[in-house]
Amino acid sequence: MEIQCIYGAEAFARYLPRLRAARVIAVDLETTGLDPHVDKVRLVQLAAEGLPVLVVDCETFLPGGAPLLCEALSTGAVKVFQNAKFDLQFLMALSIHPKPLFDTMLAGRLLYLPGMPRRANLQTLVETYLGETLDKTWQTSDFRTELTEEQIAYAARDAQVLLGLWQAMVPRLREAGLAQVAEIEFSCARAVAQMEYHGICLDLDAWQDLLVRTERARDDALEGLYAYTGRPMAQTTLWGQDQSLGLNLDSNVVALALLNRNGIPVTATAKGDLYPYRHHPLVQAFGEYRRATKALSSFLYPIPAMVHPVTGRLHPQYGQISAFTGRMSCGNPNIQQIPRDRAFRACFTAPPGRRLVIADYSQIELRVAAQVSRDSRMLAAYSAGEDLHRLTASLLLHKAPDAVNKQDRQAAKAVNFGLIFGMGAAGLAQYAAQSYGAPMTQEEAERFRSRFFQAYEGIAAWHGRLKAHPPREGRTLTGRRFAYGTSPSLPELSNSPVQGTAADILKKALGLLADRLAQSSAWIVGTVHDEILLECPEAEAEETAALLSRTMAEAADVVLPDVPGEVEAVVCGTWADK
DNA sequence: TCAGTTCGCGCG
DNA sequence: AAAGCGCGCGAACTGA
Repeated sequence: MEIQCIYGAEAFARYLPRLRAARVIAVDLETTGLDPHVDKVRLVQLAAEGLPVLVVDCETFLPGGAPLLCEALSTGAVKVFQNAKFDLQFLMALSIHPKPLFDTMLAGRLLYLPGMPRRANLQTLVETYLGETLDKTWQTSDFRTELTEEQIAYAARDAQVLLGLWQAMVPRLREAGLAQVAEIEFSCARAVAQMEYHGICLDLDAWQDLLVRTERARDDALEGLYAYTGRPMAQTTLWGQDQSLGLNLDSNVVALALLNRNGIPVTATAKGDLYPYRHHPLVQAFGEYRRATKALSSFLYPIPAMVHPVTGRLHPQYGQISAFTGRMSCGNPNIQQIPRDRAFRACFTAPPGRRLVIADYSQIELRVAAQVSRDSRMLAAYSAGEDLHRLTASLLLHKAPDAVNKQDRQAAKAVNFGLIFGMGAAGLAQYAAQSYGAPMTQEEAERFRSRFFQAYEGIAAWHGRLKAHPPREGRTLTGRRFAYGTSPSLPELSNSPVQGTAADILKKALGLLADRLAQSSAWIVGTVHDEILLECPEAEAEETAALLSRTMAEAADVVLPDVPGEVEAVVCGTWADK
C-alpha cells in the first residue's frame, strides 16, 4: 500500500484530476473527538484505484482546502464510508455533502445472517468479507496531539480496506437481493446525519413548568395513596427534614403486596393486570403515581441535561438499522417515545423566524398489509379512498358505512390492527378495551374475529400460507431480509414484513428528502416511524410542506404499487400542533 | 460493588 | 398450545 501525506491545499490540488476521474473513492476521517459541533477533523484519508492512499493533514489543509475536498467528492463516484453518518456530520460542518455513497456498516447489517458475527465494525467486516485481520488497537490513540508515522499508516489502511470491502460487498448484496434496500439505506444515511447534526429545539422554560406540574401531580397521587399506606413519617436527616413513606412504591414486590393487601388479587402490577380494577381508588392513585414518576424519571429530569452546550439543541442519536424489522431506533434522548400529551410535544419547537413542517403517513401499516397480503377487498377500499376502519366496522356489525358511529370505528381500529397480526380473541378483547377504550367481551371478540376473516379472505389466505409453510427468513417488499428463530409465531411472521416495509417507505422518503433539501435552509430534524419533522424559514414553510408531502407520497408509491400512500402535512410552531 | 436481567411503560 | 409486533430507558432486582 502506497501512502501519500498531503500538507496544504496545493499538494492536494495535484491529485484533484485523478480523484475526479475515479469511479470509487473510499473516505475516512480521523477527528479530535466524536462531536461534530466541538471537535475538528484531523486527517482525511482518500483511497481510489491507481492512486496512493492520500492522507490529508487538516491542520495545514483546512479551512482553505475545503472547497478542493468538496470538488474531489462532488463527482458521480461512489463514496465508500464505514458508518457514513459520523463522517458526514463532520463534512457537513465544512459544507461538503458527498453522494452517492456506500456504507460498509449498513451493508454489513443488511447482509447479516445468524451464525455471522453480529457486530458491523470495520475490524469484524474485514475479517468476515476479506478474511484479513485489522489491528484496531491504535484507534484509541489521541488525534489531538502530534501525529506519528504509525497513526498515519493505520489511518491510510482504514481507507484502503474500504475499497476492498466495497468490492466484496456489492456482489454479495446483489446476490442476496438486497441491492434496492441497500440503496435506500445509503441515501437515508445522509438524512440521518442531517437529523443528528441539526437536532431539535427544546423549550426549556415550558419543560421546567411541566416538570413542576408533574411533581405536583405525583404528590397529589401520593396523598391518595396515604389512605392505604399510612402517613409518611417526618425524618430528620443530614440534609434537613425529609418525608419517608417507609415503603418503596417503585418496587413491584412492594406495590404488589400493597394491592393484594387491599383486596386487589393481581399477580403483577402492570397497567393491563390492573385494568379490571381501574375504578378502585387505590388503583387510580397508583396509576397516577406511576404516570407521573415515569414522566419525571424517563423524560422530565434527564432530558434538559442533554441539551447541547454549543448548539443549545437536543441531538438525538438514531440507530439506522437497529430494530429486527429494519426500523430505526433512537436514544439520548429517545425522541420516538415522547408522550403524545400536548404538554410534552409543545416543548419541541422551531426557533424564532423558523417553522416546523411535520407530516405523517395515514395508516401506513394497514396499507402495507393490503399490499403484502394482496387482499382484494382492502386493496379496493384503499384504491377508492375509503376509510378502512369504517369499512371493517360496517362489515363486522352489518351496518351501512354511513351508520357506523365513533365507537364502532374505534373498536374496528383495534380489530384491524390486532387481527391482521394474528392476535387471538382473548388478546383482542383486552387490547380493544385498554388501548382503544372499546369494551368487548370475549364472545364478541371471537365473533369479530371470524367475521373479519370472512370479510378479508386475502388476509386469511396469507395467514394460512404462513402457517402452512413457515418461512425461515422474511423479506420486506424492497428485499430487506430477516432470519427467524426456530418456530416463529404467526404474529412474528405477519408483523415483521409489514413493519419492515413501512420502515423501508419512510427511509426511502428520508433519502429523497436528503436530495431535495440539499444546500437548502430546510432541514430534517426528526423522524418517528411514520412521521418526518422538518424545520425551515417561515417564508418557505408552505412550499416545504408541499415538497414534504409530495416526497413522502412518492416514496410510498415506489414501494406499494397497488395502494396509494396518504400523507398529512402541517406547518406549525411546535410539535403539539401536528 | 457492579454488570446483567426483568418489569413496566412511553411511542409507532 | 397459544400468540399482535418493534424499540429505549429507568428502577429494582439478581448473582457473583
